[in-house]
Amino acid sequence: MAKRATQSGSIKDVAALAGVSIATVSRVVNGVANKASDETIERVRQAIAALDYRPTSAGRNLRQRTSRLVAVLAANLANPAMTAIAASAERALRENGLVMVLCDTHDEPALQDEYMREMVAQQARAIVLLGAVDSPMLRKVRATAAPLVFVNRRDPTGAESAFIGIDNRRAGEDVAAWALARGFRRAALIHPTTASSATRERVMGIVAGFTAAGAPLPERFVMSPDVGGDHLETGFEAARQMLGSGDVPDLIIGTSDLIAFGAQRAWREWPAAPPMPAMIGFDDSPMNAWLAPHLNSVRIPYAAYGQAIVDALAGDVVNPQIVLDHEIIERDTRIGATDR
Amino acid sequence: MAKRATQSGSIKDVAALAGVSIATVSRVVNGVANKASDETIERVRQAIAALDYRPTSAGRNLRQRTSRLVAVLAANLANPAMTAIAASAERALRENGLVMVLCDTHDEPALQDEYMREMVAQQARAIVLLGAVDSPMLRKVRATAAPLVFVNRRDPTGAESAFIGIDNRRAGEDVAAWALARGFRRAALIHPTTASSATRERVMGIVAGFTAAGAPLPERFVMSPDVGGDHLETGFEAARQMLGSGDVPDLIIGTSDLIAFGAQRAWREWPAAPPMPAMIGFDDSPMNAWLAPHLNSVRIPYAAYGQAIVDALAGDVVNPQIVLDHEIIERDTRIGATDR
DNA sequence: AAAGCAAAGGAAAACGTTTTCCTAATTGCA
DNA sequence: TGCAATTAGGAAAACGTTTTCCTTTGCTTT
Repeated sequence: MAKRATQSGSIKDVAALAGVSIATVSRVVNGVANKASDETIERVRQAIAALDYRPTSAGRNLRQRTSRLVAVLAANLANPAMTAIAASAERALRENGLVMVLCDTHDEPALQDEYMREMVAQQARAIVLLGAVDSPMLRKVRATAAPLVFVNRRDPTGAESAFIGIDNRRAGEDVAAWALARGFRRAALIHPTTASSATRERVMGIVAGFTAAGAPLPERFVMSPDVGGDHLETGFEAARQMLGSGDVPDLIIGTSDLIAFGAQRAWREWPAAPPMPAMIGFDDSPMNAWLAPHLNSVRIPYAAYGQAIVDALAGDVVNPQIVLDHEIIERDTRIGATDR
Repeated sequence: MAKRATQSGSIKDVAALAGVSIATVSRVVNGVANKASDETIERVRQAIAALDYRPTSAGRNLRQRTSRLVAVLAANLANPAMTAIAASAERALRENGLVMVLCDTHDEPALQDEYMREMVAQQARAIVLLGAVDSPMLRKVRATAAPLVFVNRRDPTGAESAFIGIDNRRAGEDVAAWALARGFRRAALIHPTTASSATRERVMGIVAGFTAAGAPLPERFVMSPDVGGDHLETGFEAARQMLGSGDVPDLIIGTSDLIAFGAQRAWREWPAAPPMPAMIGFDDSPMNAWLAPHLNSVRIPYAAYGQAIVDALAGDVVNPQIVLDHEIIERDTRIGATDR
């Protein structure tokens, strides 16, 4: 790897140019009050501008024992909803002087651990887990190192930890109520066996919702992760089971939009398939408005996540629980709409 | 922000536990040969394992004047093709002991500059521009700081720089040849006014391809960025123009898949629209197989980008030009297929 | 047996900051 | 006038590494 000098001027050069000590420069940079006259501040400012100086983070990190990096470990960046949240996080962090490092754990504990180690070594200010999975480092880091924030999925170790997300249980109930209100009678539910709290709570809510209304429970199609690596495959395989059984529902409820995408493909590719049921998913992927015009979905407020993450980090509450609002986006409730 | 100790043991603790100097520990960690007996190495290893020690990067960065961070500045993370490339980059970099920092510049020069400054301050090992836009810092950094690698779009300053991407000109010619071979007679071309080299070369190739075959040129719909912020909007608006004119083509060529998605939506929402033309885009977004089954596209080899980036950084060629293979993915050439 | 050389490993400098002590000058107040 | 408090600013320590010297020891070669 060709090495090159990485930055020209250091604080020493600025100090020399301004005719002050490096301590004074540092204080001006960091806005320490009552430590420099207006005149001195101005001279230092000029020197900084002249040299285009910016404090090198290594020195700063070393001294302060923490960096400005905030790690965001996402379970699956191929999911547009995840990247939308990441984009929101990145913006909010940047506005607060922090830098986001985005990593894709592919839902694998080993990879998640590798990143966590690396980020601890980087003295990350915090680690945001956007879909955490249980792993050894998780427990260790929570005990000793950077603050953790769990987004969407709760801390899988079961401990009380900072959490940001919608009320998945309520969202599930809302979906059940919506399905009944719209007159669906034979719903089917597809979900992965993931131990994720989000999936679990959504399923619980849905079941509770149907039960409370005295309605028959939706038939359930549960796919273990090894059947289909991701949610797309999960939905695909589950829908093929439905089609194979010859008994199709009037509504497919997926615990994520990706599941619905998979189901849609299964239907499309099935020879002489019956009309496709209506569908409802979770997340309201940003692509839906463009590519999945028939998919109803529970919208999560992407744009609000960034601020929530910053709040969780900045606030002095110990394990903040931030609940964001969800909303059912109704697009098309007709059976067969997807096939048009 | 609640501060916590970020890491427990330092190299000093390891040295003490192993009964050696910190210099020796450092050498063992970095695998310096002939500086420690096997026995000593083993003792140090044990101490490292016992304390779960990992060198803090701040110290290392400070001394070496460079970090293990590689910045990837992406123009638009909402584009699934971009995130697919980012995922590939991240994996390849990690396998080479580097850490990816992913940022979204939203194609804005000011934002790109802000990130470049930050990454220079972080002493990033390299900066990968996944869709660069011209900006002041670009020139400055190229002159003095971290190595730059341009992906997909060439260096917008016009300078000779490291580049990774497909042969866009050739890809454009291939699309023209494909369109003619499939019997399309009245193609339309939608593209943004971006000064991006990728768009420019694709358009040039397409035009050259039609010209060389003595075929009439496709009608062009050029949208300036302020009409539609992103490619989705660009495609949407252009298609509405077509529909409004009452004169529709038999094939829509978009310089990206997102443009095609936008066009598709315009058609869907237009009252009593004529049958939708066949479409071909660029990138072959990973979502296409699931959600855009009719969209033909020029596939770029996402998975190959990561290794190419590592090669570009590790190699000793000065400004490597790495050309990756593209391929036309034909899905459905029928007019009206999208409307079904 | 002397000279040379490689292996093993320690002491200490250096990297660029921030921050803790200092000191000196100035101001405020009785 | 005298004393305390505040302001302004410098010197130097500390952060955790890597790496340059340097020394010692043991072995090989004449």
